[in-house]
Amino acid sequence: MRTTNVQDQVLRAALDLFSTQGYATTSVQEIVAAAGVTKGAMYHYFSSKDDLLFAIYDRLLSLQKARLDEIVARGAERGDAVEDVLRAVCEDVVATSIEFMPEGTVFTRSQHMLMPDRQAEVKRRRREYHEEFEALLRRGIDEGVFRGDVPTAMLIAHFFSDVHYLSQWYSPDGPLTAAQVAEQLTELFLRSIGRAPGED
Amino acid sequence: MRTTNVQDQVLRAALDLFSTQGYATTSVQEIVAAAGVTKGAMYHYFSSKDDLLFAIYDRLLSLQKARLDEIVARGAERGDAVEDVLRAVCEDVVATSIEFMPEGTVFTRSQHMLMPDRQAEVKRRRREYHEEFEALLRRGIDEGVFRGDVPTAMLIAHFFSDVHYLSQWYSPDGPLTAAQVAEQLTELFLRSIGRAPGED
Amino acid sequence: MRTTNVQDQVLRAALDLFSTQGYATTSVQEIVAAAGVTKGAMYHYFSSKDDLLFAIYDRLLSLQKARLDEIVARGAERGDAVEDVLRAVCEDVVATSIEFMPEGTVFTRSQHMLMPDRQAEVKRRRREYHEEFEALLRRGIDEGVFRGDVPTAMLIAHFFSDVHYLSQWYSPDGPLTAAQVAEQLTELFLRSIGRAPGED
Amino acid sequence: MRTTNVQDQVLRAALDLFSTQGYATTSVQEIVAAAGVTKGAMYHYFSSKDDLLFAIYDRLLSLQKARLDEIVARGAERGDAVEDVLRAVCEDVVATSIEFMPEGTVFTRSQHMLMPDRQAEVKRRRREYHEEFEALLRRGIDEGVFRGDVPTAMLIAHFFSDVHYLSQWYSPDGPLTAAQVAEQLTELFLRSIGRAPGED
DNA sequence: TATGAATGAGGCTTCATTCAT
DNA sequence: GATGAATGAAGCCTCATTCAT
Repeated sequence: MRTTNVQDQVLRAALDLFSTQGYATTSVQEIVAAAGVTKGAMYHYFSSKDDLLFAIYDRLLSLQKARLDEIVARGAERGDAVEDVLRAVCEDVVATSIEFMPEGTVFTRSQHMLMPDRQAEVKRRRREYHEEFEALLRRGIDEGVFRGDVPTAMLIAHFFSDVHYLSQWYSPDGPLTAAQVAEQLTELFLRSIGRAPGED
Repeated sequence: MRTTNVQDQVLRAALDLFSTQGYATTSVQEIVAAAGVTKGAMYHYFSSKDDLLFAIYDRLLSLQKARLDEIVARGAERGDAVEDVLRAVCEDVVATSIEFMPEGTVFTRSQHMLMPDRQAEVKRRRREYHEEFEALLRRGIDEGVFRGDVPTAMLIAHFFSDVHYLSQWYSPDGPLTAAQVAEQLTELFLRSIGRAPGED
Repeated sequence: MRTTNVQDQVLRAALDLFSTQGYATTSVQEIVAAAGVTKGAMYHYFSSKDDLLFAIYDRLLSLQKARLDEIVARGAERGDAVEDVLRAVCEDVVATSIEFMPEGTVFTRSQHMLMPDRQAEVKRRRREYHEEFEALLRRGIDEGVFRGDVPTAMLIAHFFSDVHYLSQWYSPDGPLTAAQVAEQLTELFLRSIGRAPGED
Repeated sequence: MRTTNVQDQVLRAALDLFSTQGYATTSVQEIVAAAGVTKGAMYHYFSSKDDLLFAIYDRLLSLQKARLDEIVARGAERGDAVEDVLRAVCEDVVATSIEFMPEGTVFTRSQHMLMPDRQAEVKRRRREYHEEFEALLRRGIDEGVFRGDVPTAMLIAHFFSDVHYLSQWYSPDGPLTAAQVAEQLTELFLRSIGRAPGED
């Protein structure tokens, strides 16, 4: 393993507290107390509170990018229909977002508290991610299986809004499993972007 | 007039700063400076910084509730089809949310920073709002025009996610007008919840 | 009076502690404790610890410039010989520097701890001061009463080195009065820059 | 060799940083980074940050003392006139101080940051040095070649002020060589302390 | 000899709020 | 109604030094 115990404990505590109380409302003191380490030890590994926040973003962005890349690559390898690839992508994003809901909560709420340069990096990586997603949409549109009368930017927003909104309503203790939510949200999305029967 | 100049100036400044920099990052000093009033004057009208935040929520929630009530009432009065009423509601919510985007930004980002009791009130009023929206959905399902195979909670989330996500991507300087976005997002939503051709 | 009690007390305490222990070694806590005010009150009037340091510099620089201006102006008014004007200037600088020795100590030791822009301002104002002093030297050289074989920059340094060095050796409790020191150091300086008997 | 590489590197880095940024503003971390060694290694050779500062003083004091002793001894050996010996001493001090300007800068600025006992030692060695210098002055006064109407303490201060002030104005990139400065400052000093024509 | 993670005390600053006027 | 000086608690971060390896 590459990360020491201190790093792990601190990140775990930070994630927990940030997602629960918010970034601004959580003090470094609380974090180190929850992690069971001293402030000095924490600052040995992280150069600022902002660093902790970014580390959380970084992990989430990396993870999602890797999964997207992998699913797209696998689909290409197998020659899957674009609709099937997109469905796999969407279901995976939703399921992963549920699995990493605390990260997602922090992501949505606290992006504006990152240092400007880091905020820019997050935006850049998010844009890259969206572009890969858009490529699938565009291919579907070209192939005539997705509707072409709505800007792709809006279609992208339409899907990712669901992903970001999960933490506002979904609870793992509720009646729906993550898989069900993933399947149903994906189905709603796909139905809304499908070529309508009479469409040209 | 009901509100004095001080109240207006302060709320305007607070909204501007909270939506731009975030609630936690904005000091009371900055707000009063931007509003051109003194701290004492501000504290004469608002009992705390939290009060300012809540006032912003209050206005937005009242506004949206009033508009929803009005549209539903008008639809009932005219005996409009439920699909038409829902369309009107959705388009209005989107358009209004664009018009009040700063409020929406604050709403999404800073809800967790409100005092607990106020947070509870916001949740309650939001729930009431959603219940009125759900009534429309349920009526449509009962009438057989909307699909019944997806929980209404998910359909609600599916729509309001778009509304909350607007500030993440929409810019009034872009190619799309607010009306176009309202119409297109509504259309995407309605298509996804409509009874499918072969559905029972 | 323009300054409140808090400002006065704080500056007095800061001057005392900075000159005694050094700027870096003195904590804001110590200053406010010595001044008998709270930290918050201090930060109401001074925006940083650096501000305190600069305030000390500012007062000293303003004072010295004002005195120099006045003496030069008076000399011009009365048509005094340049040597007499220079003597008056030098004696005054030395005497004033003894009177404000704590300020001078801080000045010498802690200039490099000022924020860069303030350091630049101090340098600028010091240069202006030196230029006015240099004008006297130059006039004396032109009139043939001061030697012309040594760069004025060195003559300036030769005199002000004595001024800065006072705090290293002079004590008001010693055998020499401030006036005596002023007169003797001035005499040493004037003798060293006078035209030598056989000089051309 | 007596000093290991680590010691040399660390002292070199410390001198550079202390003279540039000041002692208090320089962290041990910066020093070891600049020296290319680790903290542990540094603390193996130096017991504290204060130790580094003192080592710089120690070297400078030893050097200057050695040179003074040597020049005085040589003068005695050759039976040189006191004025010639003093001239040699002064020119050497100035030239050496220019050569070791960083050390001098640190010396002037940071003496008050040494631990009390070390500060006392520095003062003691400085005093010894001055006493040897004073002996020359006194001899000259007794021989009637230097003026006797000014306390020797002031004459000493008058000379060493120039030495300490060098770093405030002299730059090796300027028009004057170190030798020229040494000669001219010495000449100014000697002229000011010489017996005046009409003096008794 | 040397490493570098960890300590723990202390530093500077911010800020929502109060209160005498 | 309105002022703005003052409070006091808390916040983030730095750093010289130690110590197990």
